[in-house]
Amino acid sequence: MNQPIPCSACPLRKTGAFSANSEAEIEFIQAIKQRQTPVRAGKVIVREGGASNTLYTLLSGWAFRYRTLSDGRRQIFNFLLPGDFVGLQHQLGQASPHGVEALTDVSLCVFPNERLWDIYRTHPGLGFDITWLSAAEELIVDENLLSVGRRSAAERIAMLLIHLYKRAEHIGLAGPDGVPLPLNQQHIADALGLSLVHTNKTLKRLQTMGLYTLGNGRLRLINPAAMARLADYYALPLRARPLI
Amino acid sequence: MNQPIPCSACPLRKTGAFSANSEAEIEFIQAIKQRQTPVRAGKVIVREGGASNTLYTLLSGWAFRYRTLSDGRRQIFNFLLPGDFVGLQHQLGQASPHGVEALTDVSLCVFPNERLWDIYRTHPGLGFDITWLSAAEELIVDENLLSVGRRSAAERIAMLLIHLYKRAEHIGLAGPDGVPLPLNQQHIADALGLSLVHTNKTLKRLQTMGLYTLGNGRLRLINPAAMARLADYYALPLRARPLI
DNA sequence: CGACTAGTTGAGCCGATTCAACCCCAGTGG
DNA sequence: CCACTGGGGTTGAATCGGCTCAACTAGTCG
Repeated sequence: MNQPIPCSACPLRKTGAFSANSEAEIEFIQAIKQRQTPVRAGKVIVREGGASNTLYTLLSGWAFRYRTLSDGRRQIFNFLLPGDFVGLQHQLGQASPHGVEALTDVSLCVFPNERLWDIYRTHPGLGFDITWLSAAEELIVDENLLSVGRRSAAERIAMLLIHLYKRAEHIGLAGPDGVPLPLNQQHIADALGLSLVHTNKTLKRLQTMGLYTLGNGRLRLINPAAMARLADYYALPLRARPLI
Repeated sequence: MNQPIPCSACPLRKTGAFSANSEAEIEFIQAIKQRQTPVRAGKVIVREGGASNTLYTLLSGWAFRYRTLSDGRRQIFNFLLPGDFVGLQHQLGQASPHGVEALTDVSLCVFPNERLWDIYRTHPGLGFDITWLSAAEELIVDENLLSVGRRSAAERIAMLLIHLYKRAEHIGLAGPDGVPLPLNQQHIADALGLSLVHTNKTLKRLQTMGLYTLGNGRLRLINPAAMARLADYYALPLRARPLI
């Protein structure tokens, strides 16, 4: 996925998970797309507190957004899957308020932020789409905040796994043996506000209860109904989302 | 604040906290403003899970966004101050994923959501502003998630109080005896993912340590430097924000 | 004057944390 | 070819921050 892909042939659009755009819009996206960059798993995409003058769409792979306190405690805000858009927050100040790191090898479409305004001016429909994406991402963060603030460790884990499963499934990543899940236990702990040890024990316990299997980077839900009950999960219908 | 106020004479614009708009833009906002509604303290503005086909700008007063689990546990996502814009998430589905409740008596500017698209189409600058507001709100939620996930009770409280102080101050609410703070301890507990009892004890402890005073609905920071150190607070520069 | 809301305080408990080992396995380099 | 290393995962023990339960006070409203 390192060869530049023309937007008109974007593999994401073929999944059916994304809403259609006019040819003119796709051409315009192509025109402002500065380049396409690969990033290795584990590498930083946006440095926490650093200057960033670019917007990204995740073309392939997984990443996450996070912030660390000065003594090293880290909180992961959300995980980014193909089609997700990053970088709006960088516009609000000179320094990026969070870091972004690649979870797997990743490929990014890069847009210079000077063009952001052009998008609104010349293609208001795309501007509308960007707002939509921003609101959708906030919804995910809200959901995480609810988990971390009010759910028990077991409930949080059930919630996170269901949620990531649904998202991965939506963009066509589900196979007969579940979906890929490139997180290690430290990532899960940092996303859920738990310690590594407790995450491990809870993860294990739920697994032996027969709720899911998790291994070799794959997640498979064995008893999704029980998980949903545990997490008090109520599905937001996943509609076709915009893609920039 | 119950008499309809023309947007051109909006009292918020006079505070200097908001970025300027062209006359045409303000006229347009006026044109799509359906009405202005007062809501009493404690009343629900948007019902959790209910249908909502309106967008709001908070003209005066305080409110908060929240969600409750089916057994009653509640998480407050963030607090809304004058100038804040609510309702984008309602656009993503038929049901509102969160509730909004008035903390004080409140006055709201109401915009029908069918007009949202018109904003982008006819005034891309305003569309851009809405995205800005959405991104700014997500930043606040991120910050709360960091607190709830990784800060201790005392650190969370310090963080919340500094943050609300700054926001209130920015829109001109600060007086010689601090800023108004219309939250009770239950609100603070629900925003921080703590129990009421523990919130009370921690709040008390920090107060006797001389960090702040909190009473009669007013917050005054006595030792902001110590609070900032405790919370590992790093100020996002508050720039002029858009106002719809 | 009761009834209700908001805040306060103590006691005991429990979920989650910290500390500390230990295992497994994939590199990697001598 | 094997010893060494380091990342991820697993497990037990002890501790503690925050929770629940419960009672009590101070105001406020009808």
